[in-house]
Amino acid sequence: MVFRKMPGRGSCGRGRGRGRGSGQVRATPCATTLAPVKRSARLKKKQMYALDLLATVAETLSSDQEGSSSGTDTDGAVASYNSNGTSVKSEQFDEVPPFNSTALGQNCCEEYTVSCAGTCASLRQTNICKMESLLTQNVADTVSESLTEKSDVFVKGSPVSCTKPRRLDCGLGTIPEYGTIGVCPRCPTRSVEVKQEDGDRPEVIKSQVDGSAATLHSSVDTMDLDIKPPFVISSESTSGVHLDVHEKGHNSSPFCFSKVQHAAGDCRTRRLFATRIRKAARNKICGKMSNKGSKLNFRGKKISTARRRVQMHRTMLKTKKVAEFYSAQPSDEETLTETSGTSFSMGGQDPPCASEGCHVKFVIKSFNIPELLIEVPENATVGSLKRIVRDAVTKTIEGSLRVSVLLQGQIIQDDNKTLHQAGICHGAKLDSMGFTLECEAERGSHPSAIPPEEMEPVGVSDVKPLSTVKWEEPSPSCSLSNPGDYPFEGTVQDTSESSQAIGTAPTLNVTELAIVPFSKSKQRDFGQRRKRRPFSVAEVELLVEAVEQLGFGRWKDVKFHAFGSNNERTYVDCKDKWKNLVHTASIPLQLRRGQAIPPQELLDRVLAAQTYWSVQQPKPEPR
DNA sequence: CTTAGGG
DNA sequence: CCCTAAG
Repeated sequence: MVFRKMPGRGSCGRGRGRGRGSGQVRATPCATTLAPVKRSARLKKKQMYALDLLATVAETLSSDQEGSSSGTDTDGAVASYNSNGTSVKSEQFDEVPPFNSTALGQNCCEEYTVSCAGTCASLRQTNICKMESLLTQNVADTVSESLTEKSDVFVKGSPVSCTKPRRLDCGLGTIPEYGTIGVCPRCPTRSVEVKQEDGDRPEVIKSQVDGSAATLHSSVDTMDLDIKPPFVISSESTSGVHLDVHEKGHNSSPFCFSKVQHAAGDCRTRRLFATRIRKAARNKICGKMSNKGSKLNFRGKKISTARRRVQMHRTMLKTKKVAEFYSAQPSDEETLTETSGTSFSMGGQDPPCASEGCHVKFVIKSFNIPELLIEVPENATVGSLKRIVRDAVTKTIEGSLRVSVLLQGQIIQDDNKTLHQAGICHGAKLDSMGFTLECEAERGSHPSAIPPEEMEPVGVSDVKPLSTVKWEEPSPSCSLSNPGDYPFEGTVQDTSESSQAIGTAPTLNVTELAIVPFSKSKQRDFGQRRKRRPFSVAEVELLVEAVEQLGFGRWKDVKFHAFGSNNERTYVDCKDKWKNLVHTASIPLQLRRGQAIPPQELLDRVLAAQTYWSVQQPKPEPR
């Protein structure tokens, strides 16, 4: 699967996060990437759910179609377009590039695969190949080179123009590589964008041409949220860089996104390395970027307001935030200056308009969707997969999307207020403004949805809700009779209607989205916090017993002794629990909050064991 | 694998 | 209790 980055929005893959570089805000989106705020990797991962999952689907599906361009589907849902504007097959972005992978870095609108390396949700491989480190290194290098090359473009000359008049094949022919933003002209995708335009009807929501594609891209954007400046580019460039996607119709990237070519590698290998590659690449990029005087040659600039606001919003909206917006300059003609990249004050220009005549323009900067589980038979076409994904995403979004408007950290509750009354008006400082889009239908959209905690069969742990989309095969020739052929073997529950519909629906269809827990703890890979499951008294007892026998310190053994290997308790859990038990036991009864879940007798044993093993060999050798 | 420490 | 960095 390919995610053409939205270069105009400064996507830089995963090269963000811990970087130190302070970005040039204007028109150097990638260069801006790194702000000095440390972010939780967890958060990052969360933002990639949709992306990863979709990638996984594509990867699974196309694993045996690799190397062949489908060339048939141009609906653009997940389609990518090569430099000639022709449709190419979806590529999984957890592709492992070959060892001799080359960062082309020359072609606009090319796939940017490596940094999007996704973890296969059905990762089956557990053995580690020796090549891994080499490969990882290679990939990381490649990504870095790509970025470096890009940086070569945008650090030269003006922020927009490139001193190297390279030409880019961008769909509708060659275009000077500078002065363009956004998507490939041929690509029927747009970023999710909501704006109010001057002169237009207010609240005209211009949705993307292709919902899912937009979502995908937006997901990508989300990943890069922090590293990007607002989508504001100086229009000094004669090339007519313009903020407004819709006005221009076509936008292409001011930057050249590199494609890391991949050989028809072993799918298993890809899956195997996906996670590590991604991680390594990210780390490597971050590392490189974060250094002073890095290759990317960042120009020092303070963290943008956009980023600060984003951070604030992240803090405010820890969960379920699926979209962020930012406000943009209201005037279309207005040259977006550098300061406009750092300030989001609305309508800074003159006539302080009356509330009636003024419009405020908003642009969704990023968008994320809940994770989707999609089942598609292997003999489905890539095109149909794209449609499935598109429909699923669209449906998910359409399902029940709750939009909240935030201003200075407060959700504006009163829907009847005018924007002006709410303080959102032309000329107002809207730095602290934000939006959230939440999918309300994550649960309960399907009556038969089973909460994960309620379906925890033996051996299945860490289930999590997922929206599930299942393929409905138009022709009976499909091997649907063999569930094992499904790419997602982790699905533990079929939605009944999905199953029944198989083979009966004459057309490709997306079944009702269902919430289906994912089995196997490995499925919880993408940063989803595992469900809190307090230790029961019985478990505490087991733990105490184990520690009494083994002592503390050998938590792996303790864990195994107490809970066996098939329990979701980890030795870290045990360690933590023990720590807490000791602490609990050591404080006076009066200070213990609530009822001491572990009875005092147990706590006494805890203390006894603690003291015993403290005196004893702190960490006794295993026999 | 283990620990420490933040969330 | 969860998660992750660090050793």
